[in-house]
Amino acid sequence: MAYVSGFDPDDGRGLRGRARMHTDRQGHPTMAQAPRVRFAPSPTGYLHVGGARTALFNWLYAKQTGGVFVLRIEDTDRERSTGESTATILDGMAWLGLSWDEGPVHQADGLERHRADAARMLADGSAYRCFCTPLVLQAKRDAMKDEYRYDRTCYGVPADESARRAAAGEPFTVRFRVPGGATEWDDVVHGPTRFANESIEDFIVLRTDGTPIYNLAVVSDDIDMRITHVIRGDDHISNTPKQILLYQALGAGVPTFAHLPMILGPDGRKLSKRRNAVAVGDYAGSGILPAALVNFLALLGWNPGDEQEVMTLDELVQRFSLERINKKGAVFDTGKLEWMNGQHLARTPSADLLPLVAPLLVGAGLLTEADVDARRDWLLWLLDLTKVRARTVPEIAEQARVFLADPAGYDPEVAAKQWKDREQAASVLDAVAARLRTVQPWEPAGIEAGLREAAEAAGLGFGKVVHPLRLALTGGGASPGIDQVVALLGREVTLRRIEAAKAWLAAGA
RNA sequence: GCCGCCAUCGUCUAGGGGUCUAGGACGCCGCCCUCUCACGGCGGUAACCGGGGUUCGAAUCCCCGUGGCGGUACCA
Repeated sequence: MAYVSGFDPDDGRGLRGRARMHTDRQGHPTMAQAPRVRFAPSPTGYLHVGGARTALFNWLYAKQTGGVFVLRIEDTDRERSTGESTATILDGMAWLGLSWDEGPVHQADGLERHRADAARMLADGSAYRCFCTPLVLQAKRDAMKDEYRYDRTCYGVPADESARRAAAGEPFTVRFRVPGGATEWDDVVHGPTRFANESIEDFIVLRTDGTPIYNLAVVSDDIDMRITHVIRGDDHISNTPKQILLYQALGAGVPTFAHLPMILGPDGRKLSKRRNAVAVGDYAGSGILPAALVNFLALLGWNPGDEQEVMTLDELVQRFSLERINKKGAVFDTGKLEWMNGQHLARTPSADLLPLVAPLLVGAGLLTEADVDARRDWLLWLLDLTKVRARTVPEIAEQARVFLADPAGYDPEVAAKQWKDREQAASVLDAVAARLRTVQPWEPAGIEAGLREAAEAAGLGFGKVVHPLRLALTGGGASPGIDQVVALLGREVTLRRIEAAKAWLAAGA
């Protein structure tokens, strides 16, 4: 074991501050190793986008460095934790493509270790039993108002008395005895950060019922899992000094901390379930691609340093760096997310999109399960045309509708313009139909050529033919190129729809 | 209240003392491409929170103020 030059094992300063040097539980320095990071959600709801972004950054860092990504479920609050919620979170992770290397481990399973750690601190004096009841504490709080901080009454209880009372069955919590001085660390995103210890009260680490409080559980687990980098939301900044104190009391090396900026709602306030769509599942359900959400989330608080914005997961892994994370909270802009999704949609192979779109089409009664297989190539072609014009998966399905079912009617505004002169419109459609009956082979180029010939023969500009035809075929004024539409629809359907349009025009409705 | 974090176009952001008359992206508005829509291309709109310093020079460094956010639990 070679010490880093300049590191004096007898000089405690060497372990303070940046805490780059890791030690095992016995305090022996260990060689620099592959990073171990973790995502530690509490299972009290679903996976929200803030958590997803935290998970993503941890995952990206692990992937990029060849490190290990551990998933830990923080279920020490047994009242609020549910298995259902855990399942939802796991689903969300899987959907995003964020696989974990270890876990999920349940924090509640570490109960014995948490207690043992508290006992160790009790034994060596870095913690003490507190016999103050909630009632007493509340009274003190009320009396001192904003000035309140635990007054260390029970720190004054002699060790033998403390042990005697505990043995006699008197309920107690375990409080950490906060030392004097200051606690600091060099945050990867915030830089040097320092808290005066006197601003921290002697916080409880073990409840009356012997279960650990968050800060103890986290530190105990992170030590146990040999976590090297704690990457989490910056709402944890003020927990960090407490946790560092715990690491030190437990004789463990302090990991590197990186605190990520919060994700805010459009009102600039913290994202809220009440006001905003925050569950990852909401986005899955509304036709957002995981790749797009991941890409978008990655750009909230981080950027690659150049102007590329649309990136695949692999590219993100390649380019990610903790150093380029910024400090300012970021507003979650759904408009940009949708744009991002459109970009990813357009780049996704249609074969990959089909499984997402087909169920919507089947669900709408436009297709049978059997059709999905039988007309696969045709459907892929359809997706090629629609995916570049859509921003969400349901939008693709919407646009596909008119290729699977005859138009339910004709857009009045478009009709007023393109079929203004009904007689002429009918005759144009007639000419087009006549020409299309003989086009051979039935493919876009030949079809377009045919339409141009028809237009020329009628002495009309191409547009004068295309627009009335588009309306007849799709019922509206916007669609993929007419050559594609006609080709995709097929001769039979095209001619049928033209006849239907002519009938509508003749009816003079 | 106390402790801490943060502060560039409406939004995401670039920017590490001069190259900033502040760059890119979303949105919006024009134009081009064109059979429409979308894509794409081109152009426009729009920002350094305020005040003091430091400096020959500050978006960049320091201080104060203001604002936003987080913590201050036998929640996580």
